Amino acid sequence: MATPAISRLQRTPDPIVEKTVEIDTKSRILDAAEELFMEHGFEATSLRLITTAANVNLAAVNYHFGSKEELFQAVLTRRLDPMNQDRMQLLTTYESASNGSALTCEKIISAMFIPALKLARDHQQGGKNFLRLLGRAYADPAPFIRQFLSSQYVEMIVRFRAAFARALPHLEREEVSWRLHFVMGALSYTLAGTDALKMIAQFHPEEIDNDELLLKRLAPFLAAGLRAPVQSGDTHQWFQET
Amino acid sequence: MATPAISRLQRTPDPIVEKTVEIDTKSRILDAAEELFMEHGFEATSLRLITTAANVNLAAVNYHFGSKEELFQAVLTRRLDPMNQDRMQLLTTYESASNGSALTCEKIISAMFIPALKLARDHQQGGKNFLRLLGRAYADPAPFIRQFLSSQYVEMIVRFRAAFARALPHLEREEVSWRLHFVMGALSYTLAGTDALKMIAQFHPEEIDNDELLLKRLAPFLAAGLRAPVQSGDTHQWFQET
DNA sequence: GCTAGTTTCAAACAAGCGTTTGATTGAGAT
DNA sequence: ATCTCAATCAAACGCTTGTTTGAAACTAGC
Repeated sequence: MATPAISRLQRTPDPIVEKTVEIDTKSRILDAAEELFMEHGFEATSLRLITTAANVNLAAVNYHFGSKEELFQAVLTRRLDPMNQDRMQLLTTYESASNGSALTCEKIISAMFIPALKLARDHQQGGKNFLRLLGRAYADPAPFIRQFLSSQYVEMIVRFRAAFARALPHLEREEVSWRLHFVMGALSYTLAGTDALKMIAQFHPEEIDNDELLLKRLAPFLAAGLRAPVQSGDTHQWFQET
Repeated sequence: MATPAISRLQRTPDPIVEKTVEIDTKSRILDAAEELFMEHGFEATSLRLITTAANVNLAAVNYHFGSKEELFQAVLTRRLDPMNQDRMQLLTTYESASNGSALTCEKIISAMFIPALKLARDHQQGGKNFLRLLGRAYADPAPFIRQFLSSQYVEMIVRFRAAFARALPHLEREEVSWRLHFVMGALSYTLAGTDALKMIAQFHPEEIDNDELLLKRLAPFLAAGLRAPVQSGDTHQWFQET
């Protein structure tokens, strides 16, 4: 290793302002892991790659986090937990401001998107990378990831499904569940897949990295889908052969 | 290995009907790989796992396919290529039947969904597993996967974007691209993530494995989203803080 | 029955993996 | 000055990975 053990030596000369240079080993690992997990996925990212990028000893991961899996969960928890907390609090704020009347779909979608946007705008912390990592974790088949994500989301999902059910009283409970799923699917897929999209859809480059513009296009699409009339009759109304 | 080299001995006594028992090594590898890649993803599936499940020697993969990556591409190509071919042909059939007038969104979505449904119904060939594998491949960060997928899709995307553009003349070209992306995102996410959904959304179990019912719910949602009015003005119309 | 060409086989290869170990360091309390 | 405890370090652990090798087995043409 070229530059070993410079962690504590790197601190700024002025001890009062110590946030300007990152000193904490745990945080350096989390930052490097977040970026590399996003870039290569969980399985394809080795601890040696992470610790080298973080300028940290290889054993530091197991010392501070226990295992590679626990490190991944820590990476996710660090930002996902506050984001979902924000979402629920924002929904509560909206609901108490509406004086008992049901919220509109737009309002509920806003409560889902604004905290995600806040994270995407947080460039200083690499929040944008995190949204892509999150979108990919959604599709990861590893059991511990799926289990962890569902445990992180279950509270938020219940809250928002109830809100959508009130906003769309003509829909059955099951239909609401499905449409909420479609909403989250389009959202996470969109946040995760922008670089794949460059090849597929040939977008203008100035738009592809503007998350605000992206969500602004997505929101009306989803709101209209949520308000769609239920499909009645048999499948052949939609899928008639030939 | 407990039962080695029984491939050719397994053939049915009647040499005329030789499709009842699978004899081809290459096909056995493809089938085992398809199921295991779907279950664990590309990175987490070892060649030893695949060859053991296929009752085939470890070296057979490199002999017949060259490498693990090429095997993965072969697994995808085997079903993806015919499916996209079906989609484009179906779209052509619809267009020539409409005598020059633009197709409806529902009709175009049908051209996308029917071939996928046909694959999902093909239980004899494990087509349903394949759709989940495909959905996961969409979110895989591995460069060779992304590159391969986009090359497989580019022709179909161009055709369908043009069709949607004709069906939605009031939308700008760019907006059509975005909405087509949302459609494909919701579709692949839905097809890939059903088992994760069991935990999140608490669905009734009889519905979760019915792909026909699933797409029947998804189609109206997407059609309504496609027809949504464009978002005018600034972002705060949607995302007003607090 | 011999030969040529394809396919299968057990074995080994180098490389990389996550994790563990035991010594060493450094700062704060006694 | 000594003890304590958490943190860091180089090194090694046992194991799995994808791939290669060269011999053996098989099929088909003559």
